[in-house]
Amino acid sequence: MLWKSKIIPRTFYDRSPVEVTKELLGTFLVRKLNGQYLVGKIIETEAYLSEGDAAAHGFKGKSSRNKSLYGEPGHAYVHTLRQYSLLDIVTEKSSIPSSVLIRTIEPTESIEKMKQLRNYPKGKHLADGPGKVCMALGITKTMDGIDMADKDSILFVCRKQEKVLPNQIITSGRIGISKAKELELRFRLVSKNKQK
DNA sequence: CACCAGATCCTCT
DNA sequence: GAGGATCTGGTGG
Repeated sequence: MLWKSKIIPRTFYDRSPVEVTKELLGTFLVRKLNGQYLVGKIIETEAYLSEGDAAAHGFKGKSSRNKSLYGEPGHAYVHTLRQYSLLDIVTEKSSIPSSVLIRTIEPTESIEKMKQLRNYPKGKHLADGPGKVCMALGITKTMDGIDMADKDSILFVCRKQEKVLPNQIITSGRIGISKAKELELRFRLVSKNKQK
């Protein structure tokens, strides 16, 4: 697969977080690790807004932890929760702290490598959580701030292979937060034959 | 400097 | 579905 030729450009991310969050469903997250491509289809995402969203990391302003959230769209915002890393992609223009959290991917390439990186004996639940996504792809906090819209990046997103229809997307409140639970900013892709 | 909350994960019932 | 493991930045004394 020629992943590099299908990379999603910065203009895609330079829009409202909700648009980007929905449209990322069905695209492919690609991690280049030691010359090997680890790939998974993005099937669950959450939006975090720059305004009126108490759960967003930019809600209380800039700090050393969230500084990359204020960078250019298409850059990675990798932060940690307890012992785990979580991956966001920055949206909107520079200095506006909004992003998309990648919650779940469906592994499609280099699955054995992902199992190894996960260090979890059972093969299931490989990348169905934001911390698991980062473990499966070897994403660490040292990658915070890298440009995911650059063709030479070790982490980027590629265009979808099939069109996603509106009725394939389930919307709900976000997971694992205590504030702003009422906002419907979680989006999940369901397969065509399992539409709800 | 101590405390504590937090966008989680895993192993049980 | 609940509880414990476990880490770091932000906040306040």
